[in-house]
Amino acid sequence: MENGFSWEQKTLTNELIEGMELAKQLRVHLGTTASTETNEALVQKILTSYEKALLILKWSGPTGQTPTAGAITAVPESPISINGSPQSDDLDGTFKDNQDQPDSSKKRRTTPRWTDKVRVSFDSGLEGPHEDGYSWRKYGQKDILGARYPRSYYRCTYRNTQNCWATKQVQRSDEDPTIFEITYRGTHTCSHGNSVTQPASPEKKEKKLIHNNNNNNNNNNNRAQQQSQGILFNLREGLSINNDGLENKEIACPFSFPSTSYGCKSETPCYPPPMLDENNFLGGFSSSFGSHAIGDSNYFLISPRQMNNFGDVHNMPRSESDLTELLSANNSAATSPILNLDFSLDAADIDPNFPFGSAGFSF
DNA sequence: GCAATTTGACCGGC
DNA sequence: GCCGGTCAAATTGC
Repeated sequence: MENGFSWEQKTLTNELIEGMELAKQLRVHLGTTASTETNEALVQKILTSYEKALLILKWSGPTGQTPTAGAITAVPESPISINGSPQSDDLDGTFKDNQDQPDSSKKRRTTPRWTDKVRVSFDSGLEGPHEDGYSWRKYGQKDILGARYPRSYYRCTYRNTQNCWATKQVQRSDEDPTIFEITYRGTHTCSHGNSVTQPASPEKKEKKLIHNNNNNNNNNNNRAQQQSQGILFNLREGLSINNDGLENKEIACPFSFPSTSYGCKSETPCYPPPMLDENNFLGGFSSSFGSHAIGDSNYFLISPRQMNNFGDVHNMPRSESDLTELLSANNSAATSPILNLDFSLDAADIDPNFPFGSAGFSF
């Protein structure tokens, strides 16, 4: 993706150059009688500039991973968000426990859990929650007392092969059928997370929709890079059109995605392994970009137009959703220059492993 | 034939 | 005893 390359690189370069220029000015000012206010203003600008640069870097995701839509959206795979805290408060304090116990018993596991909310536009043709970047297999569905819609249960496809015990529950909102509450439990330990495969989608429709893409899922791992690159491209595109899309309708894409998509290890779907990668990434984005938080969940919005764009990209299975998420995240930050990075970036948010030169993110 | 989904039954927590 | 979560056989689709 040359475009992606130039875009990212240019922005990053500009920010770094600006920061340097400002630093020079500051030095000059320090040597004169410039007011402290002026100096402080310069310092602030410098910091802002570097924050933006770091954010861009962060976008590329953790080591060798490109930012997946999911990541950006905020798939809370890991209890650890960029902020170092669980994505959602839903983390019912069960964090305590040491993770998913592959205890095959039916006992309730006290694993960390958090919730995301995703709004899906029916117009877009999607009726279920979006993918979050992992590969899920549905293992049950149940009518929940007081709930209008049944709850679906998913577990990582690689549960048996890689002993990955991450699970998620998808519950359609009673109040707003277009909103899906996705509760994640446990972290992905599989090596398929973040990648690009398509997770099993909760709703049949969705399933069918992505089926074309998914069908190749197992064979699509190789497309991860391609998709990642495509994501950047789409991100840019989304940024350029987002306003117009938002004017009409909004589609929230939380998911999922978690996410993960872009960062994970090599191949396909499963969520990012131990949540860190993707989660950090996701979490960082969701919070940093000011995604709309609804209660304990992360809520993202995306324009239908963007969604449609995804639908047109047949060769980008997972990335479609990921992109959606990515874009949605962008939308929320639509007011910033680059991405409206008007927020402060904590040092903790910076991913030291940023894979600038990673395959999926080659510049 | 394989993989994923569906669905009734089972189990454990509250 | 109720309810949520999971299992596993049956079913479906590719």
